[in-house]
Amino acid sequence: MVTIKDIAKIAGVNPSTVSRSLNDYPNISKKTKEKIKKIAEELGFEFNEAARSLNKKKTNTIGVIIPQFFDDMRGEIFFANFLGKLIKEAQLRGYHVRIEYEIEKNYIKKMIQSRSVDGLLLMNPDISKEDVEFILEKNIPYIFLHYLSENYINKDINFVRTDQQKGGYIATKYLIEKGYKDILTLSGLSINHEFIERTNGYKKALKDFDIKNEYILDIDVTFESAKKTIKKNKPLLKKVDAIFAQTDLMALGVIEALNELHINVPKDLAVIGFDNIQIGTYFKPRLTTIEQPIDKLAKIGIKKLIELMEKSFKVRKFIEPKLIIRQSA
Amino acid sequence: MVTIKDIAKIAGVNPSTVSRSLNDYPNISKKTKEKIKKIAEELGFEFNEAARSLNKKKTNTIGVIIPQFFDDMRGEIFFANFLGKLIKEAQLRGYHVRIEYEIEKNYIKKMIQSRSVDGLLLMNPDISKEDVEFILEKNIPYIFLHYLSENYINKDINFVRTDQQKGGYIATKYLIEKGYKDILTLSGLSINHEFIERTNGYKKALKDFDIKNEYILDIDVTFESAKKTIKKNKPLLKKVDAIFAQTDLMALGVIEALNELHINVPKDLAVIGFDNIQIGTYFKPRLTTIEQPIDKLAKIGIKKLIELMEKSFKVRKFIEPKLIIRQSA
DNA sequence: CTGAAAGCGCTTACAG
DNA sequence: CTGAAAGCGCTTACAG
Repeated sequence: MVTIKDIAKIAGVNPSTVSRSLNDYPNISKKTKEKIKKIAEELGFEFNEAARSLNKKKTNTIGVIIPQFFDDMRGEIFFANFLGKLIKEAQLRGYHVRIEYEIEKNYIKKMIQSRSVDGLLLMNPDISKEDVEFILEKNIPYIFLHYLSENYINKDINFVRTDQQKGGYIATKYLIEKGYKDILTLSGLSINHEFIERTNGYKKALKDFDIKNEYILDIDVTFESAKKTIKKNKPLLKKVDAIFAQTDLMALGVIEALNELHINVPKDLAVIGFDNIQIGTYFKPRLTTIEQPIDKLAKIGIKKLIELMEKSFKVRKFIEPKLIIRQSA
Repeated sequence: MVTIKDIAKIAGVNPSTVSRSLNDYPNISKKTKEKIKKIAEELGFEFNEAARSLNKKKTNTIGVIIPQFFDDMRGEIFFANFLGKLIKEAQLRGYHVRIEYEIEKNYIKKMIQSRSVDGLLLMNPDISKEDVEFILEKNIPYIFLHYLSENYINKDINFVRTDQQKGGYIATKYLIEKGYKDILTLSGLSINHEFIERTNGYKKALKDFDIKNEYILDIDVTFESAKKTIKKNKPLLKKVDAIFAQTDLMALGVIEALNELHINVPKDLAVIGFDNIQIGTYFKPRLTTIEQPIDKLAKIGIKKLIELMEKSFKVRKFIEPKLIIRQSA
């Protein structure tokens, strides 16, 4: 592989001059600069990244910690696009992205100690307290992206995430304004803090519109669980005129159950989901839902982290979810 | 950050001894080795990756080139899981994965010249000829994973991919053995070579079972396009008793069209897809389909590449697709 | 504007 | 079994 030294030899200058030329330092004569650039071009020279990192103590790499479940069905749909956007956004800004699971204890610590990343995007709700403390102590630039462990909700922690409460609010408000008065919400309160927030949004909307009847079911946030719940609760269905399922997959389960019970959506019962996953586009009736703005999350996450790496400050940023109206409600 | 030198000072030995101890070289006394390891442990020492890479000319990083369209809807579903598996598999083997788009011309060349990866997993069908030649010339370990550009189908090129023809064969054979005789296949012959292969499998099955009637439609491989095609071709539907849609998304489009035409699946017309995407699990009727064994592709892709990086040889590996029987056929 | 030297944090051939 | 030295390929403070 060609090095700076090779170029220096050919150009008859010192390696430091080559370095300065190729890095566009100001006080190098135009002539030598051009000569050197031309030689570099011809030889297909690229800086050796390891050498640069070692010297500059900067890797131009962002570590992204993803949750274990990305591997199996649960997270798949939502994450796919997300990672794609992260990678592209980082690349456009001249950074690489190192996506990894925390496969063993202290993995994050090791990433930091081995200087393999300049900053961290934490996309796992289950980062250990120890790891977080280590990150803070070592003053490593980091952002909790999309997820934020419950333990840190009210702490002084950097994050970029969807305003879940707002999402719950928007969904519920939309139903109320369409005239629905008895709205059941299917949540997963015990699973993750974001469901508590969505439910808070639901409650707030009811309150703002002076609706007293609250129907909250705390279940597993899966297609099957939602389907089963609906099929088992026929009496409840009589009282209710709309359902806010707090994930799209649950909404699809609800719709399938209602179909099987010959309850028409949206005529007899409206259904709204949350996430705007692609499936919702193909399922009939097309799913009305709340979109988590993956695009913005990725873009702002990367942008803020890079800013943090350049100069440090706090970042506490909520991204607004968006209502997508289709057929189901 | 703590370095080998720090440890050496504390232990009262030469840095080279520290290096050898921590790397478990054989001829170091047990006593010093243990002493040094203990100090390293206490200080939370990790090797500086850049320094190691520079010295060893090895980054422990696998470059993964993904297609542009991963960013938008098309590839999303299939790829999600795939990347997750790749990352995990690589990590388990002590490698990192650098996932990148080829955002500019010569990007792959640059990755190579800057020594940022030890090997390449090419998951983009559109890698330029120039890039491929460069990879071959520089003797960089590489594998075409999942995709293989048409230009290289019969060339001496490393790949790990699904046996698409076999997939087409299995799907068609399944239908034939269930008693269907007039099988329409929806393909995308002009889009990608894999559709030609699937169609070849279809033809081969027909031939093996002595069926003369071939129905092949070459369309866009999307939900909408498949749906439209079915709705427009009512006469054809009269002649046909089963449909082999060469992607699941197309199969779902077909089913929706048939529903709207009040044609029951599978009673009036059987439908089989290809890919085994998650949606098929939720759509009614649950989709019978051919699975692309993502798991195996990822596992074998990583494994073979690592082997290639250690000692070079050829890899030409087909992975067998798998029939998933559900309700639609 | 350019050169010579030291250094980033490791590894390893050589010597003892 | 261990040390001293050179080197991986860059960058940059210092000097002129």
